[in-house]
Amino acid sequence: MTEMQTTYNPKNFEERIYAEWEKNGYFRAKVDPEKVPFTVMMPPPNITGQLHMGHAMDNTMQDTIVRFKRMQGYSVLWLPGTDHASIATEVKIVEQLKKEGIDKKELGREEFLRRAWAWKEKYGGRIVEQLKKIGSSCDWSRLAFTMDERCSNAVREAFFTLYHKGLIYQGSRIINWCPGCKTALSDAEVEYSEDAGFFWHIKYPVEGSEESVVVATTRPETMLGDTAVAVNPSDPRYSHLVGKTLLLPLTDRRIPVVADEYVDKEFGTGAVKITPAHDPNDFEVGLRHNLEVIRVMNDDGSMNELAGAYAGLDRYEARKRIVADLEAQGLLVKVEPHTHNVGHCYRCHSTVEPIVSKQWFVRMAPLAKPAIDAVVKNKTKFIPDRFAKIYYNWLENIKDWCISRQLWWGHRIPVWYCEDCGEVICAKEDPTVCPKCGGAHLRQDEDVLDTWFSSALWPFSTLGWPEQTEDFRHFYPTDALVTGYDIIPFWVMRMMFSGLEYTGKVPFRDVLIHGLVRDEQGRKMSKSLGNGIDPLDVIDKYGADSLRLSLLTGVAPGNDTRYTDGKVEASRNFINKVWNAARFVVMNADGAELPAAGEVRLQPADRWIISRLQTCIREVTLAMQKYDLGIAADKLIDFMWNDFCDWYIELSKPALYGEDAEKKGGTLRVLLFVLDNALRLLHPFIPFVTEEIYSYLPETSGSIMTADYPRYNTKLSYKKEAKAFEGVIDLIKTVRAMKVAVNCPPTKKVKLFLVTDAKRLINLNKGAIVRLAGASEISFIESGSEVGEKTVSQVCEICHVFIPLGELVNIEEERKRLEKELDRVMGEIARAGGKLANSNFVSKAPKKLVDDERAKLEKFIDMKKKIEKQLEDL
RNA sequence: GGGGGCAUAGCUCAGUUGGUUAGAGCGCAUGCUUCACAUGCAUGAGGUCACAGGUUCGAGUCCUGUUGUCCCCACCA
Repeated sequence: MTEMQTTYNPKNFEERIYAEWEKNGYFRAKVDPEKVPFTVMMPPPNITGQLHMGHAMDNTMQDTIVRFKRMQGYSVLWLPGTDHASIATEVKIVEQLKKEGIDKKELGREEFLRRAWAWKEKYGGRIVEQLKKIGSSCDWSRLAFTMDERCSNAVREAFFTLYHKGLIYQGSRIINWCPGCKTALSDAEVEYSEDAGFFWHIKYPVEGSEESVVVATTRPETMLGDTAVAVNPSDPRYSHLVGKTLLLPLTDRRIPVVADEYVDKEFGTGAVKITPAHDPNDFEVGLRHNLEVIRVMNDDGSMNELAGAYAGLDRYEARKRIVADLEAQGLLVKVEPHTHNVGHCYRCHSTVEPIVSKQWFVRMAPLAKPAIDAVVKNKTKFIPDRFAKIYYNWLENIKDWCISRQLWWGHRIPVWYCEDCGEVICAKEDPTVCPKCGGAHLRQDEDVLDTWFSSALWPFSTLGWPEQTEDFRHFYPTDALVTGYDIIPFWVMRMMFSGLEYTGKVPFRDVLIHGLVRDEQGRKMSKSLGNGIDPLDVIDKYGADSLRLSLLTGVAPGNDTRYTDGKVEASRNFINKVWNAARFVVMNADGAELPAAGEVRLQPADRWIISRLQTCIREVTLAMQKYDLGIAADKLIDFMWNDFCDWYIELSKPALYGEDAEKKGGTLRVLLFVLDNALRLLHPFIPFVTEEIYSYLPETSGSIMTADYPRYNTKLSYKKEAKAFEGVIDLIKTVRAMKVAVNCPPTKKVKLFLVTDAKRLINLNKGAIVRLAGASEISFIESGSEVGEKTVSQVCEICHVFIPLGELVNIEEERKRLEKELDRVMGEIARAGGKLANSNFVSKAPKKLVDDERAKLEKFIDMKKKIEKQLEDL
């Protein structure tokens, strides 16, 4: 076996280890009826891009959970995959084509799709490689893609089912239209931002009168589609005009004045132009008053033939011309600057136009209800649970879901129209003839489905549903979904109602929500800001384990976190510490004779570290079960660094370097035992380095991935002994602090004189005290005066320490130190005394608390006496 | 307009169901090249837990209000 290097260097082993894991099939899930399944579906990254920090965190969390469960003996399935990301990918490919000077339409649907699949091969594959780099232990043999055969079957089945239940319908409604992508968008796909604009006040003359009504609008070009002006029914300014007719400027149309509660008297002029084809509110008003719907815009955002003289102009050019023409005719009353919320496409950022259009919709009300109930009844739990409120908020206010997209890349809508008899056919298998008239002239709907329609089926489509496959029966419903709060409305919610609707079960039991990874200044990482940090660069510099750990420490579920190099460095330093601790143990164990585990006579320090280990196992396991990964990591780091490295390894040195072979063997046995357990506890967080170190340990074989997760063992908790040993640690710390206080170099050995009842405990640990406190000898005395020279002294838990320091003693500094200590102790006495003087505390608080408080008070009173005596002696 | 988050050390953040003297990392100060590790060791300074009330024997933690700040949704044409 090669020797371990002095510093941790992840480049030496991360790649090799991942390949070994994969080769040995450790990631592959097995349907094992003997075992309890634990299933996690990876949120499929879009094939448009590459892994960013958010993916790194999301997948690290999943991997950590999944490795933990695997070691605990569950039959684990972590199923990976990628998303075709209909609109996002199509935008990318159109961009690419544009660079080549090719128009999508000219290329044709078939050739376009060929290119899209090529794109998928290239970028989908790259994402897989990136996921491997961070150590993801997912089952690549079950890798899924939202447009593969499995998922496509599921999409057909789902659409078919909803269609025949009447939950999918086609209708002409106001939808969000993206003139850039030339497709409809769902409400969730529109992002709003405060944009500067203008408020144009326009005069509409009243027919047969000198009077006119002034309306205010932010989008004058839509006036060509106006079919009414609305006023509030209780507005005295306009009541005489209700029912009258207005002459719509720039057109030869006449439109009525209608009264509608929707109009806010206080806002604008109190009169609103109504354009049912281009505004959702106006559409509603139009329905109430039976208004005509006149659409004046084309799909590309230009004006259509109904825009008269403005036909063919782009919407913004038309706006300019219309405003100019109104002004020329004296109909423009005024123009005010006005900032308002404008919707933008979440993919191409074009300004979205509300347009009336014929689209496919999912009726949401009947689906939302069970999805709400399932969370209310705790069948699915959000972690942290405040996200349940956000989920309710969405579902309770949900509108029908527009699922058709005028795109090519995606699941084509499984609906055909018979050109002979007009029949509409929704089928699972592509029909060849019309089932009604037998005609063969069938035309499939041109549109594809919203990309989230297939994502919504992810937890079961990937397992083969609607087939009752072995995987589906064993692994569904899944156990945990790990994802960011930003996609609750897009995805989590839709998986919930889909799972309930199609499988009758919630798709997952727990939803672990995490926040965003932000940059050092707390800003969102984004392409436009150029502040994104590539996880692969970080891995290259520090290793995957360091990145993983840095993304999980100090993070609470659901909270955003900032990425800083400092955090990664801190993690790297910790891992280096683990590396060197292991190196120390391995070097000492090399060639040494180890006693059988049962034959070791444990020393007090051994019992202490084993006890600490048990506490650590218990706390870490509990935290892991609650998905408190940050807490689990903190506890592990604390145990490993402070308890194991700083204390136990130092405590072990007298035995290791001493003459007593039995003690030495026993100590080595304990070192190995604790290290082995610690590595297994750490493995889910830092899988590579723990695997590498594991291979150096004597007596281990195979992969740490297949080792058991440590279990808390009451028999090894040694509570009493551990507590007693804490007294020894306290003594060592006290001596160190005393030396520092009087400027005595830590390397200078001092004589210790102790007044104590714990002689046995101290004698048992003499070697450790001598070494760690820097003592030359230890003597027991009955009182400080026995030392016979000037001393500094200090009371600690198990004794009263006197150190003769001769010339080194600075009386003034020592007095200051003692006075400060006295202050502190007096404060404690006041606090504890006050508490105990409160009869309510004594009678109502738990007895143990009261007893503890009494004991403390006594201890502090004793300390106070001793300090006062010392001050006198000075 | 509706909903939610956050406010704790100089900075970034933890703080489980209310219960010792409120923690960590980084930074800072002082001292250490002791044979695992300077990516280290030891010791230390640094906090009216935003503010005001309330519940409780006891509040960083629960309740109400205030201020500041961030996010999501809706949206006045």
